[in-house]
Amino acid sequence: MDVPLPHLDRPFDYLVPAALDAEAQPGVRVKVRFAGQLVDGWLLERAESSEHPKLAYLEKVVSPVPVLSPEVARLARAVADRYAGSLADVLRLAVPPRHARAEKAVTAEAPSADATAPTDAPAPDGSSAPAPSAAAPASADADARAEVDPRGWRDYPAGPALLRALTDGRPARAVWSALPGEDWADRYADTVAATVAGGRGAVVVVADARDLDRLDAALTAVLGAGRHVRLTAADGPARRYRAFLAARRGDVAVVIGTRAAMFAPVDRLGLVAIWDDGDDLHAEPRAPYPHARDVLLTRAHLGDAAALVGGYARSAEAQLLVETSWAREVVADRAVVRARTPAMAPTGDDPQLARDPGAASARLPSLAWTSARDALRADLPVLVQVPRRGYVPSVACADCRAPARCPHCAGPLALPSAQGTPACRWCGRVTAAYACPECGGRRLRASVTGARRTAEELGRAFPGVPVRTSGREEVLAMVPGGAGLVIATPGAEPVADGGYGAVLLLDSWALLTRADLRAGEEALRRWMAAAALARPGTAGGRVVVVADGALAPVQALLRWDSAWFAARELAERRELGFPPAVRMASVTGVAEAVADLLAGARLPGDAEVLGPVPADEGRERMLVRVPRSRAAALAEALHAAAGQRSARKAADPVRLQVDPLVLF
DNA sequence: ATAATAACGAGA
DNA sequence: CTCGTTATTATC
Repeated sequence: MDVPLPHLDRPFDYLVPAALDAEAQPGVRVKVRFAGQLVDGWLLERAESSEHPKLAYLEKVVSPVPVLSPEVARLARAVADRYAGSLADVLRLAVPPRHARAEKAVTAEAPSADATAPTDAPAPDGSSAPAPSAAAPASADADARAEVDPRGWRDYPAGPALLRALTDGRPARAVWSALPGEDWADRYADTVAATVAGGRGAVVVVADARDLDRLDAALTAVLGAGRHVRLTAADGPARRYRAFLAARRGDVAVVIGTRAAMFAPVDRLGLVAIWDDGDDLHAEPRAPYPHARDVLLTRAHLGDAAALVGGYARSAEAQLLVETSWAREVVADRAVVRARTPAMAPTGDDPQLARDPGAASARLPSLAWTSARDALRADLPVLVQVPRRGYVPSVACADCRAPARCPHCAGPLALPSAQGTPACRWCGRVTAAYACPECGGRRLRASVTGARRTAEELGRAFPGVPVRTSGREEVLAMVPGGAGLVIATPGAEPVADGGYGAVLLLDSWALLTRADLRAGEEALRRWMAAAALARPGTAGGRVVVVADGALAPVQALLRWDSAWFAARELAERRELGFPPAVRMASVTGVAEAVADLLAGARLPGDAEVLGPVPADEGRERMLVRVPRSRAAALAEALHAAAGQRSARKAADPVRLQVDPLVLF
């Protein structure tokens, strides 16, 4: 039943009228009369009899296409249970909204492949996939399975065995730490090809459109065109539904996409994979807020599929998989790491400005400036990573350094452009004549320098060198190999042809001083993603991080050892009692509602209730912590308590989040 | 939203 | 004790 009320989160029985008997198959969307009105629902199963005394008839079958596969139905129930949510909420995420025209087009196109048959049939759209590689076997016969060339996986001692396991259909589970300079998309394409060679399907989830384009190209090169579909909300409802249907019908065995693809129906699923699982884009912002990594791992667990969790940096969650022996780590030997890593150096934040006039105008530490200059002289591109978007995200009093706040609402002031007047980032009011309330000062200074300002300054410091920026407004995928400056915000760093001669990581304190449990892990993840684009040290590649070399995340970067950092991070979370070492749930709402829900919840005996802490808009937040062994009981108790509240129509809504990304 | 069902209180 | 009215609760 497609109603969001938690106390209605269970199946209901209906009679099937004779006229709908043929169409009323498990997995179709239906309309039923419920509490006097017509509501949407899902046909979960057909049964001979019902406990319920008086049944109503099914009103309508919306479409005969059984869009909800049994595997996804089971998965959705498990995800709802894991996140203290309702099946209906998960199904809204799992099955894209119906698009009637797209459905008509796909259904008319070609007869659907038999769902149980191997899916290595030619592409159904007439594009006659050439499928020239070893990845496309003539048959799925166990003995005839083509071995996939391990290519770059040979750099990792456990790599070739991983591919073999995939081809043999064994449910291998791997946590992969990619080498700097690694073409991760090619490696993922290899694992998909190995899975397909074994006659099974695959689902791969990446964080954003740029990563998806890269993976898409790599897969097309390995599998040929028409063997996979991309599933992402950004492609629009029609294309998305079309891709979904192609997967559901078994026309393709491989689905790649952003988190919208995590529930993609794939027959005989052999592999689930996620790249860069630490990226917060993998967390679904709609209830019940599932994380793509969790959903995929649940899928692997339920469906006996292999799982691959990869990235340049390792998340604490991935580390937990390794430490509990749920997954094996796939890492390169130290000697290989050393050979591939760019020359790395930390440098203090106090620039030796007097020595270098160029460095002074760019406000760069001397080492960063000379590294950039040397790379440009060698006709190599230079990447500069600056942590915040926009111009000058916040400003402070030039005299006493007090943060400049809006006189109307006390929001942070920002400078929209070089000659602009400061404006409030909350209410948008422009403050023409600012006076510091602390000292009366009238001058403002930038407290964090944004990408555009950095670009202007570097352009002046290196006259005649082309400067490109890549950020939110325009993300560059690729830049040419010659001398040039690229200013990018984290996550938007373009790949350089042949690799960067120098990578400068600026304003690191802005990343490290964030009041967030994950600040260190997040900083390392962003640095490694940028540093991975540099040439190896042996080929002149150099990375300069403007940060204290004694800090753990900086150490991990210098040694290219995120496994070490993740282990340390996980140990610390165990000590503090934070996820993923424990299971945490947050309850957010107005104070009375939060108290009401917790009062009615039969929490496990060893549950710890923490808080309240203030949340936005006058609401507050409580945290409930239990050992991981009690995770299911906690979710169940909270879901039941939410059910009680919704059953008695409690007015104020309460938001439940299990393992929320942001804890305070 | 609405129908059933339980709970309650007043008048017989 | 019964009837009519009102809270409560389930909703096939």
